[in-house]
Amino acid sequence: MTSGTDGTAPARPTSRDVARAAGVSQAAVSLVMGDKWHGRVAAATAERVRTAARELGYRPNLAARNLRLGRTRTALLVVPALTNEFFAGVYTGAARVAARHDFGVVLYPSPDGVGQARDPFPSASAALDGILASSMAADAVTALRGDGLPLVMLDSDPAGSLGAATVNLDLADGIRQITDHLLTLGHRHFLHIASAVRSWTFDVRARELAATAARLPGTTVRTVRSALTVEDALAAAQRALHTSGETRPTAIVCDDDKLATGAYKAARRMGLRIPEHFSVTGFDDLSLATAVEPELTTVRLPAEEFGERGMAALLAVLEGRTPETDPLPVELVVRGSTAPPPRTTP
Amino acid sequence: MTSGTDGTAPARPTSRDVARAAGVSQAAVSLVMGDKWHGRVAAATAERVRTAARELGYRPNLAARNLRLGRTRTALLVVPALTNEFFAGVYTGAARVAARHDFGVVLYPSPDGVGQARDPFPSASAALDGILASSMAADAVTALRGDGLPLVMLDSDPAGSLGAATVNLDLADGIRQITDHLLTLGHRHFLHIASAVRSWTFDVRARELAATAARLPGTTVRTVRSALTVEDALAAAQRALHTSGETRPTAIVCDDDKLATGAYKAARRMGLRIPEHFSVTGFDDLSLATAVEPELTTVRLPAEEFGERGMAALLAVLEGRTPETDPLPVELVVRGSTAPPPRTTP
DNA sequence: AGGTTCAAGTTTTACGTATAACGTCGAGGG
DNA sequence: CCCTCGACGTTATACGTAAAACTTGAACCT
Repeated sequence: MTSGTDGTAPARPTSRDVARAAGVSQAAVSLVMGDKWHGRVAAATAERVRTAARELGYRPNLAARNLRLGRTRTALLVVPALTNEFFAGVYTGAARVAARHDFGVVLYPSPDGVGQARDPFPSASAALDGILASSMAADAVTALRGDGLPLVMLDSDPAGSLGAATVNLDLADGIRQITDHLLTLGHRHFLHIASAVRSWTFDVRARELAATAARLPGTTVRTVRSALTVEDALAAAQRALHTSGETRPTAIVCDDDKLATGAYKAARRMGLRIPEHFSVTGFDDLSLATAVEPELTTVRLPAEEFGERGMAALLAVLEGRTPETDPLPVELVVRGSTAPPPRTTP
Repeated sequence: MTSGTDGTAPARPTSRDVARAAGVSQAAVSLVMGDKWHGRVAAATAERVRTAARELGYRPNLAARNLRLGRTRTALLVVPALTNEFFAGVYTGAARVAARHDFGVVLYPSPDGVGQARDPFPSASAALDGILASSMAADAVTALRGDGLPLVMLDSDPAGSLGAATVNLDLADGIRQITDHLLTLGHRHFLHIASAVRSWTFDVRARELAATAARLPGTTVRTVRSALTVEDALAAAQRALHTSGETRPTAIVCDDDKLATGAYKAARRMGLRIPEHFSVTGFDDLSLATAVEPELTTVRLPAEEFGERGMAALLAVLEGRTPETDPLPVELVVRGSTAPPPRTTP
């Protein structure tokens, strides 16, 4: 009705248009729409305003509100790569909590992969209230802090995050559970297929594997590094398994499920069977883990809950509260890829 | 240096602060920062402004700019579920093109799954210039149009998108390639594990499978519907395969790779081997496809390129240009899960 | 009657930017 | 010598909202 036949675009209505339609001032509209009208505007008037707003299809202009309030209710989530199910889960959880508080989440998938983000963040294209950064290297954190925005780190070295709040999974416990499981089955010689990229999240795994295994005398851990692709893991595993001798590994501990898939393929090419000849373990519990045969023994990371906790922590920081930061428990999921080691041929 | 020891927050500098520092007016700063100063400001002055901006760490206030310009350089991407690698790829491609044009992308992962999005979009928390919507039901499209925002549909019925530009993959050709491949191998009786959710993207598959198979007399297609989970696909496949008789299927055509994984498991439980007893095909070419044994014959969807094309189309619409809309070619990837059918026991 | 209080609004201002419209000064032309 | 014109800026304004400060009129108290 308003912008009749003048040919121009139907021009989004503003609070002033609503005010005109309801016969009140713009301020009254703002009060009503913001639910701050109790005791300031008569109930009947408020209703008139709401009706007018509905009829005009009024939607507040976010840019104007953001400018006025000096905040945007938008957080940036920095993740290494969204095509990794784990991070997709983190996003999902974070976005869920954010939505509950009327926050939006914009993503920054660091093109350089895990732990490598450092180039300019797209704060350019989004005004932000805070940053949630996942699995990042310490120097990248410093760059982030430069923005002066509230920052919460996910899955990062608490010591290296320079005072930023940190929310973590209990990865160390996960590796401990895996290693204990394998030790209990009787394994003593481990091959660790580790990520070639160094970062806290992977260093923790290596450290804890070594420490846990060392609790029993006579154990050995051989480490080989691989890029986080199936092909590279395959090659790395093949190389490592071709050696033999007294300490030939019987269990392959992989830094994530994708690497474990590479180990499966390597074993198959060498004519070896899992778990009869080798036990294999993963980390993350992606959908891969139940797709392969035998299904993979792995550690389930509660990705969505992790994202939820991270966003909750960021919101807490934004409100001046102290975030909860004790690590989230993880769970060993025993499937068909682990079994007692073969008896050594005498 | 600016806000010395007054105890208050270090307050982000504005263009006015820069102006003061450089001894010019705020307007001059705006001209210089916007690269519109040629012929209006002396080169030396411009340099002085830039230096001042750098020293103060000036970053333009996006909210103010958005308000002034009436646009936000932000697009909304609606996807069914981000934990699906395909959509993660679409996002990645879309975000890449967007970034190239200084656009941001905010996500709306529809909680209801493929084709079901319809609840209020979080335009609430983000001011948007346009919407890119993927794999949505027609009624949801109508709801979207209600916002009055420029809209580009991905992977949707061109007829049902009510005039919105549509960018598609050539899914029909993909199914044609699969079916031809199986027919050539000698298969005549198909089991189609179809998505229980009805939407254009899946209906196309069913239609084209039927049409292609029908070109040869004596072919049969049995269809069973399943939710898009491995477990459900497993159950559906088991049910369907227990029947036998003259037209017992020898090839299982699945609507996506995840369903195919279910078929693998069903076969394994029934003591049947792939591809000796059954050929199985998927759709999407997710990482699952090469993780399973045997590796899966499937159709590769260029997810990232699809996202790129979609965002490019949206940008074209925003600039008043006509977007490119011919379907993106897809490619059959033949792996170990397909082989000639077993000879019928006489 | 005079004062106080309260409901129910309104008027005004500020947020930071981009840009249209306006000045000013010196050089060059007629 | 006046006038125009280009170079180099500046001043003023608008975008739409939220909220502080102000106004008005009636009810109530003493």
